[in-house]
Amino acid sequence: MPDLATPLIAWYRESARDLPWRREGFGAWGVLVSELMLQQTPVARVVPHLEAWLERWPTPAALATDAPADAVRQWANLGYPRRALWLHRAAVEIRDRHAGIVPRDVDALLALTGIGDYTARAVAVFAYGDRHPVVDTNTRRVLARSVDGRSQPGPPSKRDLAAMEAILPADAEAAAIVNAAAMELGAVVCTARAPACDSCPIADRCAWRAAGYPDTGDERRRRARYEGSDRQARGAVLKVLRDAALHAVPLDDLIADWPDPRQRDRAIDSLIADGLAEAWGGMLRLPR
DNA sequence: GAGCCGTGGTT
DNA sequence: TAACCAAGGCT
Repeated sequence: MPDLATPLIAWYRESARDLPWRREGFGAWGVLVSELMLQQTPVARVVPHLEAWLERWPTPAALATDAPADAVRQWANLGYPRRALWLHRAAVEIRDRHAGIVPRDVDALLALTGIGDYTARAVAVFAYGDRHPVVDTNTRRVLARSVDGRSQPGPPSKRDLAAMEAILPADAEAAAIVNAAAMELGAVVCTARAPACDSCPIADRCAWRAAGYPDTGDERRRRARYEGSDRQARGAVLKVLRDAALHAVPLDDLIADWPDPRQRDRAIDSLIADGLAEAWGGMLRLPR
């Protein structure tokens, strides 16, 4: 297999974006918060929210002291509000089980709420400098193209970690850069739709390019439309709860004009089931 | 493993 | 405009 690490490292040093969590000494808590926010939310929307979050809660213990409701409110419109809940739970777990220090061990990280294969290794590598493969959706696309000669990666699997491991240098610091560089390349050059192969540092050794850019994309399942969905109803309810000045809203007033009353009730029930809301004397509020 | 879970920008 | 997409994780 051609050497991908060397050109990736050189390219990353030259042209990586200057992002907050890449600053020297950003800290493991900052990295952890950033990674949670970046789960399915674009970088540009995360940056301002991240800075506000860390200003309010500079440590896991600080967040753990406040109520989940505060986390959900601060999360604002970042999307997937359960991540705010997960982050709060993780903060409590870090305070109670790790003396307030974000763990370094991958298995300990994996045991935290909301932290999976990607985020655990991202923290261990980018915050602590340990040597692990870090694989996100960008990396999977870069590897699918440059190594496998395919236009799109297959479904995520445990094999992804081995595929990334195969291109990592032995040195931990260099390996961390290659991990970051693969993600960065997928984010800004080797993009899903219109890859900028002309400015790609590994174009000369890319299997997909060598094969003539075959379209190997398997038909993906189309996602249900958002308009009129349960998700939209949940989002509307939660927005009302976040914005409520008195932090509780009479159930009867809650998106009372929603077109589908049964969907409205379903949204409220599911939010309660998820721990994102709680009934309180005929009212609904964020979790205390 | 498929389905589910928000939000807003881009094409 | 409707569809697609963006540093995943959980059930």
